Amino acid sequence: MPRPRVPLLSEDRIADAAIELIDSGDGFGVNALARRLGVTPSSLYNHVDGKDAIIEAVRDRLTVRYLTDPPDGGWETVVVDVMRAQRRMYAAHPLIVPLLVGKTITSDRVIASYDRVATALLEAGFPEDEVLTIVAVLDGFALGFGLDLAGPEVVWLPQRPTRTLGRLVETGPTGAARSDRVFEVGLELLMDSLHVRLARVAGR
Amino acid sequence: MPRPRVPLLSEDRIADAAIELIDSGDGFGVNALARRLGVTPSSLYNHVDGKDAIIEAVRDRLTVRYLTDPPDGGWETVVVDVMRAQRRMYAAHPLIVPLLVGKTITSDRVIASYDRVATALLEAGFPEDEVLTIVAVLDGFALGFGLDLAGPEVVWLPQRPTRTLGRLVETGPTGAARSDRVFEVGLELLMDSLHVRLARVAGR
DNA sequence: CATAATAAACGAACGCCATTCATTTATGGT
DNA sequence: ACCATAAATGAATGGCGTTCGTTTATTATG
Repeated sequence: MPRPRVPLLSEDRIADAAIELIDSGDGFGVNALARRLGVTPSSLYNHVDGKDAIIEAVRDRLTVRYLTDPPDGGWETVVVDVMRAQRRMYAAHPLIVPLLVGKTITSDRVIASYDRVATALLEAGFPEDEVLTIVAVLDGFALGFGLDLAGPEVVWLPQRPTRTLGRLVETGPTGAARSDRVFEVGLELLMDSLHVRLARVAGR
Repeated sequence: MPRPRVPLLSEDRIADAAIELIDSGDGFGVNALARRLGVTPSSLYNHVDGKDAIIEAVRDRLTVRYLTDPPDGGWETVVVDVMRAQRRMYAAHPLIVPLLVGKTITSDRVIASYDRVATALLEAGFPEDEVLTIVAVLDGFALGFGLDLAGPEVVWLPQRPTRTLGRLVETGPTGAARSDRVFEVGLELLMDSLHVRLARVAGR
């Protein structure tokens, strides 16, 4: 096929198709993505830098989709707002989470959302050399609980009888709603501890 | 090479070499592992079921190495003990963490350690249909913060100027000690919330 | 309007990966 | 002495992400 009159591909179209492919549960791959777009794999490289760049584009696209406008209010509002947005995103597209693990974040708009949090924390009075750590912790928290949503159907597969776990695994549901509730609890706890930490620092 | 007088391989030897390979930072793969063992890749399949099984063997080996004997004391001691053991393991072998993400746990001894926690929670009075969720949350917490240790050198790579984040990334250290401290804080918070939750359930 | 430059598709090929299978050979048991 | 088995090998497979040269339509330039 020669160059088409109107381009078949664009970075956005690729990212959107990638999100669909990931959500479909058939596994993410460049070749499968190209097939889904009705195009050969090599064509993608005219628009995008490779697999990792596609994943980063997906991160960007989804972040924009789920991130709300900067809210009024104190640093707590900012932090909680970003955390909830991230949570909603992970909950709606759980299979994306494992793909994001360990990948450097470069997307400007995603960076901006972290920057928003970092700035809020800094202006709130958290010490300069602690802010980044706190941001990392918040991120680790979100990612860890996001992975809980993305986990395999069977997380524990006992080969021998157990005292408790085996029975619970068989009977227990894996409802996302329950997971959400505990996320909220965890977030509340984290925020409480940050308050304490800030009071201690600001107090001296 | 024919069958050797004394076997070159065994599941344990493979797992140990895998740990070395992972820790080396050169990336984990079956071929590289075989090379390190002075053997062809196909030879491994006489002892082990494949890549995932090797990772599971690594998980087993490391868990045994870092898990302490069941401590005396209440459920808090049990939970904290297992969490700290896991943390020590992840801290000593950070590059293993991404490999464990999303993989079903089958190793008996690893299952047993989760079973220990589940049983302790159940006997403490947590409702039957909540225990598994709590275990999952604890696991997610450990994994999320473990990934923090394994993350790339550069987590955030701003392409354009930022208000705060860029400067912090450039100046801030990524010390593991700091990460450990925050892990302890997070763990404490989690335990506190579990106390509250238990009191609420037991109270009515 | 002709021509040059660019953009966007393709197909072929590469190197790497995990895995399978038939084959060879040494070992241990009867 | 024989035979099933264990444990290595080498060759082959299919999938992966990626690169490169080629083709052709579109767009910009003189």
